[in-house]
Amino acid sequence: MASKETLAGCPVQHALQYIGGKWQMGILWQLRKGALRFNTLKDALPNLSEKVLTENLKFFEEKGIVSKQSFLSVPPKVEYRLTADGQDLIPVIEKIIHWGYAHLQEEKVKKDTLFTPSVVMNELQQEYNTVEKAAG
Amino acid sequence: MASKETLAGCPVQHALQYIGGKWQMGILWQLRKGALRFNTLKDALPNLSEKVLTENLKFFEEKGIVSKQSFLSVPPKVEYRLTADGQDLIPVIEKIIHWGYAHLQEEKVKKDTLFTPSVVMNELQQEYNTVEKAAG
DNA sequence: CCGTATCCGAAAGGATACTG
DNA sequence: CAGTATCCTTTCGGATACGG
Repeated sequence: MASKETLAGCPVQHALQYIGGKWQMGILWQLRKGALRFNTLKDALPNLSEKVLTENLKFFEEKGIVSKQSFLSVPPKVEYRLTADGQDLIPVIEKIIHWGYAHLQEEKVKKDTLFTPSVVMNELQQEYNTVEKAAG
Repeated sequence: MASKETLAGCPVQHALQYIGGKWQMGILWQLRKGALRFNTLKDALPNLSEKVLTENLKFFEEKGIVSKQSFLSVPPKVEYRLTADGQDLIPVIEKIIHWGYAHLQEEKVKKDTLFTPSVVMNELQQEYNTVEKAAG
């Protein structure tokens, strides 16, 4: 998550900073409904290491996509939520999910292979079904 | 462009294969209006090396996103065009460009820095203006 | 509970030279 | 013109251990 700052004048490169990473859309998608704690987020995205999650959250926070609220209690409690800018990304992600899902099914048919959804981001996929129904 | 095959069951990861790369959206965007030759594509995307362009085109071709037509002439001529599946990606890319552009301008205002659009993918940005007008 | 610090391997992307 | 082949650098993401 170091230098995604290149080619700053291009809207595509700019957007890729936020959605191009392996876990970025997954994280944002989890946060779409409201605040989540660090470990909740971690548990929702299996295979995602703490380090990478921290890096991503820090990056999002610096960029104003996500805001962080710390409760100085014992045990500590930290909540992350989307900012308004972050919320704007959700419809974009929905579009991407929509395409990805449609062409996933296509490949399934084309190659006649078994459809074995990865456990990872499985919830994302389930949530997508809702989106699809809503969109018609 | 080697192993983008992981997490095959997730629609997001699936879509990222095609739009997550540094130049992928740029290439697809260039092809949105019709067939282009290898060098035309190359010239349209400065800073993109031949190797990377070749890799991307080969990947897209294998995945059925782009089709390739070779004219056995001297000098050689090869044309690349989007397949129907590839065309489906254009609206998705438009959404992404739209978000990227909006938040690029936002940052510009927030940070009060000079807006110096990168030459890279400059045309993409210009074309975006058309898209924006059309979309309202 | 919520991270940080350190180290590591894989892989994406780039530079350059060469070929049918 | 349209690529290949080779080498090299960067950086992304993962494992593990430790700290406030």
